[in-house]
Amino acid sequence: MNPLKISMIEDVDDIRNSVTKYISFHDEFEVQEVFSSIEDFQHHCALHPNFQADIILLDIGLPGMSGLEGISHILERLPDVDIIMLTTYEEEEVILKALCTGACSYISKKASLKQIVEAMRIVSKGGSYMSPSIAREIVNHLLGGPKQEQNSLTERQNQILKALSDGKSYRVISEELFISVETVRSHIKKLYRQLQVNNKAEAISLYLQGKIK
Amino acid sequence: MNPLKISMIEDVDDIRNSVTKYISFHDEFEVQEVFSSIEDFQHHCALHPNFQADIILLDIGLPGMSGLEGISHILERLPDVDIIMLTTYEEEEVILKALCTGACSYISKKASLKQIVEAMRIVSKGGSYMSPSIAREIVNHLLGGPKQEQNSLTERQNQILKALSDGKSYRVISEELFISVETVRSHIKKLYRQLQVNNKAEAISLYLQGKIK
DNA sequence: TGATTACTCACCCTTTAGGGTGATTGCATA
DNA sequence: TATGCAATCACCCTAAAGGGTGAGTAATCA
Repeated sequence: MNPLKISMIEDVDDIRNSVTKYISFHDEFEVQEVFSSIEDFQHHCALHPNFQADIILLDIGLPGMSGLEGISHILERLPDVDIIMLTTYEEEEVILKALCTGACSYISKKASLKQIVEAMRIVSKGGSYMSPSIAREIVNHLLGGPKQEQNSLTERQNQILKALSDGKSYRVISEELFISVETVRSHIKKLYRQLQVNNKAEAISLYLQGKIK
Repeated sequence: MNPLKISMIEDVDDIRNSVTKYISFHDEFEVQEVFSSIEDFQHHCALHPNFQADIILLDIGLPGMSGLEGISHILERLPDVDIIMLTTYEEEEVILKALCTGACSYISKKASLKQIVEAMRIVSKGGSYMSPSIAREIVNHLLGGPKQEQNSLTERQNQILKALSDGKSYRVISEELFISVETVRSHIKKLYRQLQVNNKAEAISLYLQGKIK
């Protein structure tokens, strides 16, 4: 099997050197090009249309365009490349932005060289490497964030709100719950007041964004 | 430091025995109680109001109430417990459901005992253990999922759908866009057909779940 | 050039939604 | 025991939503 082609975009010399040197000890990888900025990378791509890479190690704090902004530009040129973000920040917002934009792994620079190589192995097999603390940030995000206080509704109100989200009419809901349409309306009026909204659309938005219960 | 209190909810004897035995070799952990179902766990909690646990290993495929459903019940009793899901499935939907409901890690039963212990260590330090393949699933989810073909709407239709999601009426939308209410209606009728829905609620659900664009 | 499509608007109609007020029952709890 | 509250239902009203049909303009594309 051919060695995987690795490129790196990182402006700090020390990190560049130590990482590339360490990677070069592994036969399964081959460090190809090292760039000091996204612009540098773009310039190289313009000059070498056939340039390919399997994995790109991308620093998030670059001079000029940031690594975060760079992700989409890289994927434009190399749609199939796996991007591993290297970063000193572990802030939820930045991490999620990177992952949503197309990076597939996210490693702290505090990680050992061994961990970086481990991440490359995982990524090349179609996985995603995430350090535990970063994984936890993501779980927190999936939970909708720990801070926002949740509006809480009664069982019945929740039942009805769920049905509304499914696009059911008051009449249908009343039939499903074996109660009168008027009762359904009554519940809905109350829950609108509690959620401080005035119509279905807003209530559904809150519900689907997990801001309720 | 006191050993961490571990409980397990798992119906298969073999797995129960091998996991608890392996954990017992580690002084930092102390296997407390082992349950064979959520109902079993609830029953125990009812009898022992002071029951505590730091980490719960939870099988997803349980008789009676599933592990997935069980998460919220467990968190009701033990709001601060860390839940590690044990599973044979690696389907995106199930995984995300579990993580969104409050599980903080998700391990395949194919994982080694060593990995399970490693996960417990990470979780106890406030991290989240995720196997690479599961981490990738989550990244895919954050990306909006690669497989689901996106319903694509025109600029105008998107604009209007966004406004609908915000709870704006046809009249308000027409004023904001400087067009007639009839035109707004016309766009909405078309986009309902394209999305194969019949009302606002369903359209908004699709929109907010990112199944559009 | 002729077809397609997005965007615009109009008029017909019925159903649904939403706000207000008020009443009854039953349960829980102060 | 009284007070509160969830849940049930009723009647008043207006506004909004939704379905059908048809039609004109401008841009794009084969």
